[in-house]
This record gives sequence, structure tokens and C-alpha cells, in this order.
Amino acid sequence: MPELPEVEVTRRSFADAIAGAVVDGVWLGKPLRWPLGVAPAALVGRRVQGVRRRGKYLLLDLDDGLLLLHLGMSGSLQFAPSLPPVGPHDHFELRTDRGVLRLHDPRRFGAAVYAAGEQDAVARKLLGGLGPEPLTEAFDPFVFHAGLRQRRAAIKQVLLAGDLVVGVGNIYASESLFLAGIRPTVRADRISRPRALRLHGAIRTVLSRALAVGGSTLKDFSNAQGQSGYFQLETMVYDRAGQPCRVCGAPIKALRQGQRSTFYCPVCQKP
DNA sequence: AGATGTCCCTGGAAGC
DNA sequence: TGCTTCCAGGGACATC
Repeated sequence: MPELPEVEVTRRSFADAIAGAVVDGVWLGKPLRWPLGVAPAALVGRRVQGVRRRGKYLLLDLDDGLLLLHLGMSGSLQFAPSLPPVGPHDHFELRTDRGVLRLHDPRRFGAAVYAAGEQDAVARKLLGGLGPEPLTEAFDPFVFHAGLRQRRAAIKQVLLAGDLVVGVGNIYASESLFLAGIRPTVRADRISRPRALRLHGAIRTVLSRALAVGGSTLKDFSNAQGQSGYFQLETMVYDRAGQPCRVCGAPIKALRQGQRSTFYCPVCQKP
């Protein structure tokens, strides 16, 4: 579920509240994608210094080491002084003197992993291959274009791969390509410089807008305070197969790329 | 090295 | 109603 906007919205919804908290205990439910990698008791007494985000990972900096959290496809976090009893889909809790951080994840593609530091093997494996952050200066339009020129795969799949830019998932890839007027099936290396620059801008515009409205709540996403997002109300193409394009009225088309659904307007988006 | 397919897991919707 | 099949926001990994 969660792409960059949802993860960032989640981060902002509890980062200040948890900063400075001391860990009382760690509770584990059913196994997540990867093991925690440390004995839960070993984290007791450590202080949470802050919460950062890298791509779709949340990094909880501890005074010694860090916790990497990923929401997978169906994960969400809650943070509150106290929470109701855990349910069957709650699989991780970080209990602190300021409240409980709980990971709810029915599909369990998410993860909570401890790393001794950012150079730790597990941290490098998970974070090492990530591309630049789209909403920072690190995402350079000319470097982006140069990267596209070296890839023969369809542009939609190159965006999802996460090495030229991070955080763009299935929803925002379709939306960004619509805004840029580019058909998702176009080979990345066939995209001209002006179109690449337009796509670069479109990715920033779409992600910023989604962030501003709290992300997308397709099914059950909410931030750590339980609030929903609203971007799903203004998608131009995502999940709108057969419905009229909001710009030209042509029926939105759907196709599958790499086992994932893609949506586009056959008129507004050029091959 | 890059591209592609598979798999992890569960729940809900659609089809029969 | 009940069973089966398909699909869903991600991404590591194996294989070619």
C-alpha cells in the first residue's frame, strides 16, 4: 500500500511524539518478512532519537543502532500512549515510556529489522541500492534522463525499480506518467530529454500533492494517529479503467506490466 | 548488468 | 450459500 507519501505521512504523524522515548519492551507477533535480528530484550533501555525515512523505509534512530521499519503492501503504524489489545494482524510493538508503536500488517510483507548502524550488513542490503529521494536536490533531472537512456525496459517498470528514483510505487507511477503525457509502455531509453524533464517534474508534483493530502487510502491506510489520506479521490488514471479521462473524456485503459496493473489515457499519453 | 518471473501472506471480491 | 480463482499498495531473489 504505502508508497513514499504514505510512509512520509506516517513518519510525520509520530516522529515528534516518539523522539526521546526510552524502550520498555518489544513485542513480536507472527513472523514478518525478515527476523528482527536481535533479542527483543537487548533493545530495552535504548532511547529513540528520531525517525527518518529513506525510500519506503522508516529509520528509527536509537542511541545505539537503528530499527528499519517497512510497511510492505498492507502495513500501517499506530502510536499512542496506550492502545487497545493486539489483534490477529498486529505483529510488532515497540513499547516505550511515551507510548506504544504498533505495526498492523495483515499480509505480513512488512518488516521490523534491527541494524547496528547504517553500514551494518543488513542495512546496506536493504538501503544500499536505493536511488535518490525524489523530493530533494539529490533527484537531478539531467542525471535522471541519463539514467533512463541506459534502460531498455518500459518506463513504468523502470520507475518502480527504485534505482533511478525511490518511493514511486504502483499508484504514483501511473499518475506521474499521466501528468507527463507519457505512455507507460514506452522504452525508457526512447524518452527524449524534454519528456524526461517533464516526467521528473511530474513525479515531484504528484508525490508532493499526495503528501499534502495525507497520502492515498485505497483500502485501510491511515497514519500513526489513525487519520486517512485523500489522494485516491483525485487520481487521474489509477484504478479508473473504463471511466472517462478527466482531461479528454476518453476511456482510461488498463494493462499488466510485470504482474502489476497499469492505467493510462490512450489519448493524453503519447507512445 | 539488465530484464523477467517467482514468491512471500492474507483477505476481499468476483465468478460459477 | 459455498467453493474456487484472481487480485491487491512491495521488493528480494533466482535465472537467463
